[in-house]
Amino acid sequence: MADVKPIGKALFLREEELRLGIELMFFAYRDFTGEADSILAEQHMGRAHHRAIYFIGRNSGITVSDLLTILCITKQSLSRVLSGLMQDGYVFQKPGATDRRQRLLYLTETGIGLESRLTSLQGRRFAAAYREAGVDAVDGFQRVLRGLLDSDTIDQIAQQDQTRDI
Amino acid sequence: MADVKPIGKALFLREEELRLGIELMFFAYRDFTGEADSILAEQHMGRAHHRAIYFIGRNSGITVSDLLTILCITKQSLSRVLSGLMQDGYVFQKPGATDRRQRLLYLTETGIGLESRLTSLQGRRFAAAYREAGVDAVDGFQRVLRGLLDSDTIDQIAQQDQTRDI
DNA sequence: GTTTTACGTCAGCCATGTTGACCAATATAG
DNA sequence: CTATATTGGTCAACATGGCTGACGTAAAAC
Repeated sequence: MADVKPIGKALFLREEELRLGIELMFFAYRDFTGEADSILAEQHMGRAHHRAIYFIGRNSGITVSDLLTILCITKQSLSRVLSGLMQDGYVFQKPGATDRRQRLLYLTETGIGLESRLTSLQGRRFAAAYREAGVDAVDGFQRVLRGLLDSDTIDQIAQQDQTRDI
Repeated sequence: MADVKPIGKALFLREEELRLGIELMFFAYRDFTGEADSILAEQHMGRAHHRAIYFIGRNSGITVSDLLTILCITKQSLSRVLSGLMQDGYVFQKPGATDRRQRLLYLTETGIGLESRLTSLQGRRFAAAYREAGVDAVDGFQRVLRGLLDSDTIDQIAQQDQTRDI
């Protein structure tokens, strides 16, 4: 922070606290994803495959363009990953009922199996962290993370939740 | 979670809560890093440069091997980034006083400037999130993130803090 | 004096992001 | 019905940032 010098103790703590947040995000994200990465590597997959599998599992029958909106990557990047997943039997597609241009994406049994394995692994890590930290901490954790989001992302998550509730 | 079926309400909420955590981590990390990425792109740098600059700034005079330990990448990957940063005048090195094989890394004025810009940007995002969420939430946030860390990482952070306090 | 340590470097591979251009099928508005 | 917009795929080319393996060099440590 260029404008915050460590003169008063309050200010010093403020900068330290912000840096701690930045660093915790870096380390926690790395460790949190690293565990799944090793399973994925066995299947000759990367994090991009994981993200696709996760969000297809979470939003069964999602269209390609909705998945693109969630992932914020180009359709060329996604296409490469998706064709791999379909070829290897983790994902299949059905044409949309009302709009037949759409290819609705679903996990196969194999895909569901892999998704479960990965999510259960990451879920266990979260469950342990939640247990250690306590219920109130979990609430705070979620509130701060929501505060870090771009407003577009907030809208997107809200919309996604709505879709799932139907 | 393969073993947690949405039969009882408590179990259902548990799985939803874990998935919410997983998703919030993904979205928050993406949005949190994305802002800095655009500044870095202007300077023809990537996230790898950012990480190096951040941790050199944070641990002025750090050795290459200690930086490697923090970043968990190979020396070849780091070397590519570091030589770029030195060539472009963001980082310089001094031989270690006691062990002259070591190359202690420091930010130049330019490097300090860029680090400030980036950290201040990310710090503002955190400050806003902290303000919205409240003091108790911040504590919970940090506790949960710590709980997500690998034990090696915890040791590492502790050691790093100690070094800085000297 | 030999071995270990702390670097550097070259060569090449892979995953995953990017842009730009172009094509096909279908939906929708005029 | 026709024109346009939307959904999605595809090819080519490129950058970044991981990786491995191999090899070199200077200095510390035994």
